[in-house]
Formats: sequence, structure tokens, C-alpha cells
Amino acid sequence: MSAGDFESRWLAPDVNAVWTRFLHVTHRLEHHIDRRLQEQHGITHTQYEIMVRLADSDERAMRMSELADRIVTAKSAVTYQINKLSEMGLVERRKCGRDNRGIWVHLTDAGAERLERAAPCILSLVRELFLDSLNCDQAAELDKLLGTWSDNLDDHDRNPIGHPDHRGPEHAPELS
Amino acid sequence: MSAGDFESRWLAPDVNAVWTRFLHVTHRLEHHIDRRLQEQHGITHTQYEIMVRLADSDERAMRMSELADRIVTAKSAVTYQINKLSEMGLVERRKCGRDNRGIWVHLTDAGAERLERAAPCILSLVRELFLDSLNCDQAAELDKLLGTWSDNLDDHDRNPIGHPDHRGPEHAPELS
DNA sequence: CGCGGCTGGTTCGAATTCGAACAATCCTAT
DNA sequence: ATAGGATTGTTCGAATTCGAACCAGCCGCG
Repeated sequence: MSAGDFESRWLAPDVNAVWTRFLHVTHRLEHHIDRRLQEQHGITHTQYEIMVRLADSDERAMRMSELADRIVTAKSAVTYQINKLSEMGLVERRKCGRDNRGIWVHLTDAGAERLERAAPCILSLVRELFLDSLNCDQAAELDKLLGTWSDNLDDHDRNPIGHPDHRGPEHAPELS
Repeated sequence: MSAGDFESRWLAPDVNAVWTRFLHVTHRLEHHIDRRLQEQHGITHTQYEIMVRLADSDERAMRMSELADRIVTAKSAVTYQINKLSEMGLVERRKCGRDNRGIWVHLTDAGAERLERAAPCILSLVRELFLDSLNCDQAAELDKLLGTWSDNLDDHDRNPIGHPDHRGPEHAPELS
């Protein structure tokens, strides 16, 4: 995978295909789920994700910024969505305790209920589209890959490198 | 979170983790690339993708709807982007031949040049973040998986089913 | 011909996202 | 204590996306 001449500028065709398909499939998946979720339950996939994360947390609550990290969107987008969800009564802002600027977003009972209702539908979708096609080995392998990719991203986020010739395989946080 | 039968409604924790991580990683990837591309080359990832697809086609041209399919966005979004790219002079609309309503989008020389300039940067990014972490076996495996997922999606698009009990596993791929 | 039905593209308004600027609050070291 | 710096959320305007409505031009059948 490493060797090659023209590969310094372009990707080997097969590898390129993997990347392209990856993009294509992820987009389609995202799209499909979003659509279904809106049609059948009147919420966005982002909103769904937010509620899931909340439901999974202790106290069914989370900080705004934590949420932003998990969902991977700009903070402003989170504010926007929380406003929406709040208007719908699915979520609630509470100024909790010690940190006077921080805000805890709580999943309301209504929210939990709404989530309960939506979850089976979307989960079965995820199963059919995504999970059922994985046997155990593949799942493990994929999980490992996801971990590596995640690490790579962490790495890149740490060094705000432009596009340095920066050879040298990953794990180079040897910052002097 | 009591154990037991809950897998009919909820996902087994490990499997659930895979899906969550998948979403997380894909979002981050998308995000990261988009950012870099905009900062260093003044174009969106979508725009980049459009140009790549054009460059890869015969005649460096493609139909609007074809484009929409490949990129996986609404037709209107394509129109929007093509307008933008057209204003930038990177792309050109031409009424080609037989079908008087169809339009061929051509990559201009300027477009090709711009693409050539952007490609190395983003490709090296894709390599570092994504591809270099794949050995040959994994690449092959991943490719197969992507194929399966894609098929699943095709399947689902074909049947506009709601959420049918529709048992019958998607003929799980016979991979060794 | 010549009337319905499709398909390819565009236009429009609404929803959502982003990043930058801001305000308030916390923290740490002097 | 206290100034400087980081962190938390919000607000704002610009960019992008989506879907539905719409206008052709194509096609098949009478």
C-alpha cells in the first residue's frame, strides 16, 4: 500500500475506490436514517442523537459543550437544537450548581418517552442496514479500525499542522 | 438499563458502541477534511467532490442528476453548487445534444488546475487519517463491507417499507 | 397529431449548520 | 485580592441543505 510513484499525488485506484465508497455509503446511511426519523417521528437525526446521549448519561443530563463534543457540531448548533427540543418540551435547561455559567440539559419525561417510541424503529433500521451485515470478527475488526481512525484524528487535532512534509508514522506526539 | 430481553428494543452494548463510534468518526472525518479544504484551498468538500467526479469522467463532464446521485444530495443542492463553481469559473454548463433539457457540466481548465492544486493536500490527509491505517486485508474486508451496506441501502430504497417485520437476514455475505 | 405521464433542472422558502464575536464566569499565579 | 487567560453558552449573519412546487422537453398510446 505504501509503494508507488504516482501515488504521491494520486491514490492507487483500488484504495481510492475504498475511500470513495466510504464517503458514498456514509452519506447514504446518514440520509436514509434522517429521512425515516423525520417522516415517522418528527425529529431530526441530530435531535435523536442528542436525546440518546442524554438518556445514556447519569441523571439523563449533560453539559452543552459535552454534547457538542459528542455530536461533533459547533456549539452554536447545539444551542439551536436545544432551543428546539426545549420548545417541544423534550428537554430542559437547568442551571446546576457550582459552575454558574455551565448549563445542564436534562431529558424530560416526555423526552424519554418520545425517545422510547422512536428508538425501536430506528434501531431496527440500523440493524438491517448496518449491523446485521457484520459477523463478530468483522465487528471487532471494524471497532479496532474506528479506534485507530479516531486516534489519527486526535493526533491531527493536537498538531495544527498545515500540510507538513511531516513524514513519520502516527504516534509522533514527541513534542519538544 | 436492565439486562435480559432488551436486545429486541435496544442494541447489545458492544454493538451499539460500534455504531456510535462509526457515527462519531465519520462526522469528525468529514469535518476535518472540510475545514482543511476550506482554509487551504477555498473550496468546500462538496465542491471538491464534485470536481473530482467530473475529472474522473470521460470528457470531464457529467449530467446534473448523475452528479446528484454520486454526491448524494438533493438536486437543488447540486444546482446551487454548480452555480457557485460556475461563478468561480471552475465549471461550465453546456447544453449538449440530443436531450434538450439535459445539461452537461464540464470541468474547465481552470477547474482542473485548481483541482490538481488541491488534490495532493487533501489526498495526503485522507491517507494519514484513513488509508494508512488499513493493511491490505483490512482494506479488502472494508471494501466488501461497504459493498454489503450499499446493497442493503439499495434494498431499502427499492421497498419503501415502513418498518416491516420483514424478517429474513439480508443474505449475509459469504465472506470467509 | 396531441393528450397524459416521466424525467431533468431550476426556483423558492424553511431549516440547519458554521464560525466569529461577545458576555459571563472560573482559575491560576502572582 | 486580582489581572490574564481559559471555558461556557449565546447571538448574529452567511452559507448550505432540503423538499415541494414548478416548467420544460421527451415518450408512448389513442
